[in-house]
Amino acid sequence: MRSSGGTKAKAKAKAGSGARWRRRKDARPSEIAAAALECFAERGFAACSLDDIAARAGVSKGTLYLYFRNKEELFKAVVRQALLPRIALFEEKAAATDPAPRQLERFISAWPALIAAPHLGAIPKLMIAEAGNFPELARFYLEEVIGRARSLIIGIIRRGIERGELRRVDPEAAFFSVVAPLLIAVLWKQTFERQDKQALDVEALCRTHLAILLRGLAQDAKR
Amino acid sequence: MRSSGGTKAKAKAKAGSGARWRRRKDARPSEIAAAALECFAERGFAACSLDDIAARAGVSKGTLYLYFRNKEELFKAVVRQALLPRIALFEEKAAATDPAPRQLERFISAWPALIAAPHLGAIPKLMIAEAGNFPELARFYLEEVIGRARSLIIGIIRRGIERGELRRVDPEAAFFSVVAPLLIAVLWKQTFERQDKQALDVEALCRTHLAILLRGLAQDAKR
Amino acid sequence: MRSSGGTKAKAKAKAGSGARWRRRKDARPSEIAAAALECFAERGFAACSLDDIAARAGVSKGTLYLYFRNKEELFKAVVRQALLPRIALFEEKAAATDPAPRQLERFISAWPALIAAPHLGAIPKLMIAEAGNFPELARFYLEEVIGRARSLIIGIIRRGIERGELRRVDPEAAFFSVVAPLLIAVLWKQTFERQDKQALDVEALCRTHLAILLRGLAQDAKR
Amino acid sequence: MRSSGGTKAKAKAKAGSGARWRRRKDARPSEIAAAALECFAERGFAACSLDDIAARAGVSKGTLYLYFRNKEELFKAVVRQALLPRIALFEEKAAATDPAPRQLERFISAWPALIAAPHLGAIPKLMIAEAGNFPELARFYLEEVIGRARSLIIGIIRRGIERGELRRVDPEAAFFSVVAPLLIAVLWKQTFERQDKQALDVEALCRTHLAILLRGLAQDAKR
DNA sequence: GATGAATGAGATTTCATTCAT
DNA sequence: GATGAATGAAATCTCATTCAT
Repeated sequence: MRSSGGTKAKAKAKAGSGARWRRRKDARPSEIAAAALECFAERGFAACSLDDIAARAGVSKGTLYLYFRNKEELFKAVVRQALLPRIALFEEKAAATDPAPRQLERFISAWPALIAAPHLGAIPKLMIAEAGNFPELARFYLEEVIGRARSLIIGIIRRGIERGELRRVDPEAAFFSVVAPLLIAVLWKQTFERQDKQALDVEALCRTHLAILLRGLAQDAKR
Repeated sequence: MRSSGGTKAKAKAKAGSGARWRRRKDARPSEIAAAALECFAERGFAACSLDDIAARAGVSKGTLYLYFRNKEELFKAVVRQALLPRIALFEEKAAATDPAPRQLERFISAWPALIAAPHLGAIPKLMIAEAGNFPELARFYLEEVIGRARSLIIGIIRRGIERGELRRVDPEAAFFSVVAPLLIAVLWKQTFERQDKQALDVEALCRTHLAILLRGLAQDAKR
Repeated sequence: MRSSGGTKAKAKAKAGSGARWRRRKDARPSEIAAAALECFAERGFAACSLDDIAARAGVSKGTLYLYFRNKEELFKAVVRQALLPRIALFEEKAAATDPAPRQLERFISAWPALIAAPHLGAIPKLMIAEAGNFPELARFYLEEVIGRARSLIIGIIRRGIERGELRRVDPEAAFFSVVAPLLIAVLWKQTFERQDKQALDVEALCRTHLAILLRGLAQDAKR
Repeated sequence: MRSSGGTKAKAKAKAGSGARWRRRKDARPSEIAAAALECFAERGFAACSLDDIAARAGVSKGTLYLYFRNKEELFKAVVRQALLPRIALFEEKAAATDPAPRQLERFISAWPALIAAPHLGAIPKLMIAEAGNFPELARFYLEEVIGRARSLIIGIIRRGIERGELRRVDPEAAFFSVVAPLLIAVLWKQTFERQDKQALDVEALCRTHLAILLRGLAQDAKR
């Protein structure tokens, strides 16, 4: 978030000499952010000290402040950075012209792989824990992440109903039926697997979820 | 700002009859627990100071230590006390001999009323946020709450399949399909309604969830 | 500044038992303020650490925060408290009906005793050093201290001129001629005596100042 | 915010002729000193960070250390450099053979112009604020600046008395009567004008001061 | 010579916990 | 039992100083 434009320009200019150091410098913010996300995910915002984060990132405490104004800004930056690259992905798939059931299947089947990305899985948990303390961030998440997912899913359902592919349900409410098991899967992994190794079979969960969902939404066989 | 109002009220109570004071005294632990739960739910364990809790409970900070060994014990006690009375309720309904769809319907329809209870709704959120920091508590929750709910639901599904009331699905995985939308509803209320007043229509959600679920689990129509 | 009203009421109520402790508590803020003023006077606001102040006041660092919200508030409170009791004194002498030269004499002669008071002498130095960093405090000092002194002195001079006791001068500008040597005396003591023991004979300074001033302001001998 | 403007300007200079750069390089220390003096004057020694100074001087923080061993040395150098050129001026006027009143008049009349020099005005304020933390510097100031001024003024007064131009007063004490209003004028400008725009009419102040002083010191009209 | 990223010591501030009353 | 003043350990944050480039 800080000084990115200027330094890049200079890096190009100097090119040869200080390349390694420069690359290091450019990498610092994301190294720190990664360490911080890990730490926040494990212990929560408040319980995670800057000492921990600094140590995990392999820098001194003071260095954190070169890149983030304070702990809260670090947290917000970390969450935003974890989300931003993914937000775009949502949209591009939205316009698909496949039948609704096929689209839902694609969406749900992709989940196990998506969840495996370590950075992303922690976000919902952090949002649930800290929404009250970071209202601004909560609003961002609500609009940019949940809002988009919601539009996407509701669009699929609504078009499915119009085309007669799905039976008539309240699309708003059905959104929760579609995503809830997926979210619970992420939360479960972050909450209970961390310590007790209560492994959850996400594949099976998604398979069963999809089966029940598609049947549940299916148009009554020719009647 | 420093809890003046509360203490004055107490001073008055003290002056009154011994009986009222006695009742008050016996109530102290649960009053404190209630205040603590409220506070923890709003801000999380670490961000919630004992000053806040004491002020909210209308007692002095020192008094907290008469009833709870330290902040962690207070947290654990608070969570346990919120859960214990509910745990028994689960079991008694488990033996029901109703058909599986009817049992699921009863379970899901009861949800809106259940999560209106202010104390209970905060627990899942707190568990998600703090499981990592309170492994012992997480284990308790996993076994005594989730475990029981799981046995109950899985039992219903399994018997439903055996009796031919439900079609054949993986009961373990179906458990998530049953409870996920319900949990997400609680979490949503705790996470986003607090500030943005993004009111969620839990009734509609449950109705739609039930409709989809029962269809999704239904045995193929007479074949 | 904090919680004074409530505690006093209670102190009366409890009266007997906790007298010593209570007296201690009531005394704390001024003990701390005294230590802080000493420390600030010696080293300046920024160079004086809360560790120093706490040690000098014989309390722990945390205790400072029971009575003052932060270091800046402590500073402001310390300056204000050192000034407030003195401000009233100014006014009462203002209405005097003595001849102007006599009034000036009384004012200037009182100075050596006034600046012997250790608490008061440090204030002008601190104001000069920190006015830029504490604009609000500077305004308070300007209005409540300098402003009053100014009105007083200008009033004396103006009336003196009207009555023909003093010759005609610009009262605004003459104010500085009256007070400047007195202020410089205080500043000198705070600035150079502290270390080099360059003792300044304030009595002689005031005597000479008065002699020159009264002659300088005297009406031309009957002409 | 981070001194981008300054560095760009320099980059351009670097590209130009060697001569200009050279001149720039030689000027560095005094540019830095000027920036530092400004900054110290505004906020005081401790409250003024090297970041501020570097930014104001248009150099990087590291560069400061090429010219000054550390912050304290920078401060001392800055004060000394502001004073040194002026010290010589004092002496040369000391030997004047004018009558004492005329010499005092010249001295005091020169003050408004002297004060206007921005660099010089800050020194007394800084000395008052920091004498306790820089005893060595205080001694230097006491001897080289105040001491010289004192010798000068006392010499004038003493010779004035001897020649019968002034009446008999304690020259040591009279020194304060001469300089105090002038010093207070500087201090006032540095302390209160900075923010509240409480403009002080230094000309009027000096005029009135001179009038009172000369009358106050004047030999009794032939009696 | 000049830079500015990095450091770590030290500052302020918070808060769970204790204990005299 | 109840209080709340006091503590001190630990947290966040700042900044003078260093040093690889």
